[in-house]
Amino acid sequence: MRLAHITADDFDLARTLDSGQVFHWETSGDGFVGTIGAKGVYVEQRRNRLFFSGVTAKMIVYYFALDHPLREICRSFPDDPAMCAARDFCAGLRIIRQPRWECLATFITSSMKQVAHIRQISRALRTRYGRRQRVLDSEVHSFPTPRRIAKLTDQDLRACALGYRAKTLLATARLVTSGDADLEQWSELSDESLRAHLCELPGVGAKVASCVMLFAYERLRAFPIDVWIERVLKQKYFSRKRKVTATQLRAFCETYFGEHGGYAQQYLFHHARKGGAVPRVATK
DNA sequence: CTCCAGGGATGAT
DNA sequence: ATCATCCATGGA
Repeated sequence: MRLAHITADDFDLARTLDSGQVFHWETSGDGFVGTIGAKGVYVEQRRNRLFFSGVTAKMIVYYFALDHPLREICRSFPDDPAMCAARDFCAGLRIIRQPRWECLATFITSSMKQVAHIRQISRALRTRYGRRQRVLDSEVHSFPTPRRIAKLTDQDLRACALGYRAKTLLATARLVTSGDADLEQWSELSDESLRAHLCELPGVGAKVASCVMLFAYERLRAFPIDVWIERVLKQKYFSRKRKVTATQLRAFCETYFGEHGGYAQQYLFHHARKGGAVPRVATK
């Protein structure tokens, strides 16, 4: 099998796919299989080259955000010990451009779940209700459309291990299908307005809205605050304070990390989860 | 403001 | 083999 290839500098495919921003790629041979939108894709990294099948080079560059000026982005981070350690640990990690609905739906299912669960839910939804695609000698499934999800029942979704999230995903799928929530049109909105619209959707609060803004709308300032990031922030930036409120944390993150705060967040998050930079249990 | 549902993988004992 | 822990949203 002959694969197309492109040059990809400052990029680490495995690290990017394992950083908690996307949940459906699976290892296959020396690479990964998954979908980019409706297409089944195989992609494999050898040094600074990406070998791929299933989509055009242009789509690979766009999806993996190979055009993001990663060196400049990293230079824009604040110069403090925690940030520098995270930056060194996360070389080549990029914030990718995910399809809007797929990202929104996946993060609605992610609430109160750990990465392993989110992957299971994604797989269940895809294999049951997505479109089957062949790529090389693998089979993959695209993420089901909002229209497809909207026709399901609460029980159908619960059977995919969504638990109480079934209700909110179903309600949001129906809003998107009816056109009351126009995810594509929302790309024109300001950050503030986009956040407000997202938070109106069932199952979307501050954290999920930030993830969707960052991973599907390329709002690179968006700074999702989950328990991991909260631990990092409290330990590394507020260690002298005994009590830190959510409002204080939010205000700090919006200004301190700068115009690429979302990248900074992703790096701190990945370093904390994979690098053991913070203890699992919060220090009181 | 506080409290808590609900569930399956993962880590600890 | 049991037991505790992880987790965000929304409603009481």
